[in-house]
Amino acid sequence: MTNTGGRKPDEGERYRAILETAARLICDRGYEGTSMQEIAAACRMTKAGLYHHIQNKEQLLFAIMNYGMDLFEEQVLSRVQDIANPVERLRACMRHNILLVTRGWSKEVIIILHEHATLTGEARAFIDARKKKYVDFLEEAYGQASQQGLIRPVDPTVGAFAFLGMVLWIYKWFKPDGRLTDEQIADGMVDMLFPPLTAADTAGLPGSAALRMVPRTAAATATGTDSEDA
Amino acid sequence: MTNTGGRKPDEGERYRAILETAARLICDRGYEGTSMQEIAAACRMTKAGLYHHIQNKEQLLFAIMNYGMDLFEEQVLSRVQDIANPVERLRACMRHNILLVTRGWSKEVIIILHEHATLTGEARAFIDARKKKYVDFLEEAYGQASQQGLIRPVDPTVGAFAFLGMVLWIYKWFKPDGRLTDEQIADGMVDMLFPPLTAADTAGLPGSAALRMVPRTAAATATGTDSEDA
DNA sequence: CACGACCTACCGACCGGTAGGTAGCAGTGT
DNA sequence: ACACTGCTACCTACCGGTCGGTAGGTCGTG
Repeated sequence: MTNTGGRKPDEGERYRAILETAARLICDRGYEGTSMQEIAAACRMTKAGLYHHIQNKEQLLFAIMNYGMDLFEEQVLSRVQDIANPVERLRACMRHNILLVTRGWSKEVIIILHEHATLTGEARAFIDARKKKYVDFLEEAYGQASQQGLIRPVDPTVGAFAFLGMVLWIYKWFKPDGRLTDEQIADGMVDMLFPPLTAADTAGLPGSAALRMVPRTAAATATGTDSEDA
Repeated sequence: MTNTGGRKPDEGERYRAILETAARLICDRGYEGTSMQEIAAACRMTKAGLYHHIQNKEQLLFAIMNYGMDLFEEQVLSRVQDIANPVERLRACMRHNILLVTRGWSKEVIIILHEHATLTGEARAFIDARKKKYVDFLEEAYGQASQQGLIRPVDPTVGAFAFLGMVLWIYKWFKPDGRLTDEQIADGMVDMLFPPLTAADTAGLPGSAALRMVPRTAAATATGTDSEDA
């Protein structure tokens, strides 16, 4: 969406094909473990031919990650950010994000998750800033949900990173031919973090809605953030 | 504990110092991004000197990971596995595991988390089997806790990997000088997944204990596992 | 004939790994 | 007392191969 790869805007399809091919390889073998030779060959080119399209290896990774962030924002964030109810927003967001990870459509997203410390300098800062926007989005939803008594109160930063951990860790263990489908995982995790309100809750029976709102024994005021990454 | 590095058992301290030095570097720069030259230099040796102690680069990584699993089992598993109450077991386990990740004592553990797909063949299978023991441990605790009505019922595999995701993802974002301490994070996450029983619960008031036990709308029977990794 | 797309051929540096030598030390036979 | 042996713990010097990257040429198309 944003086209932050730093290239001429209309070079278009061929360039994106290179990004996707490179992403496939880097996702399999890791960034350092993938040579430009291999990437070029997978693009049916020589190394010099590949370098006609890109500046260097690190900029290639940067472009892949930006492309991945574009895909994420298009397929997750943009589809849920207008949901008014903060808990429904979080539920939908979790579902979309889990499916983005489990279905292998975007190797670029997996690379963002795995190579979280590979980029350096400005490129690293730029990607981290795009990630932080997602963390901020989650923190705000958690803050609203806590405040409105829709979930058991939790520090928004802890909530956001707990959410992210559950969802994003999936890339490390999920196998599409396993016994659990991605929908089952999504259902289960949504239900763990955001259980539906029962009839008792909506009717306001004693000890029901209040149950999930019991203040923590201590440190309920911790609102700091160590965020930077996601 | 297990000494599975494949070396003579009494070589001892020097060898472990090499593992720790190598782990520090690999944790910082990644496995593929760290050269044997650099590792040797950090050990105040030449490369050939280093190769006197190890067989090759991959076996070095394997030994580091086994050492990390030893440390994990010693500092987490062994301290909680005898707790009778499954929820208390999970709570304590989560706390210990979070602190193992946040305090930088064992770079070996971080390497296990990050380089989850670097090893191949038998070495990979061996480490994966050690990880799977932990997943099994968590699944059993989740199964017991669900069955005894101590937590909202959840598929044990989903529960285990949700637990692991929250806990292990921390290595990607936690900074010790951030505004949240590791204890605050541990408290918050334990409270999210395993909220304490209230007085209302123990007294058996209507709509209280039952609240967290509402059966899921569907798919409550999914018990498969895609597990392999942690 | 200008230009983008791609090539061959090459660069210096570095990769993981090894052959073969040496310095120091414990044990031992005389 | 001392030479000799065997061993560990390293070293220097080097291997073939690959790394990221580039200079400069070719060729089809507008």
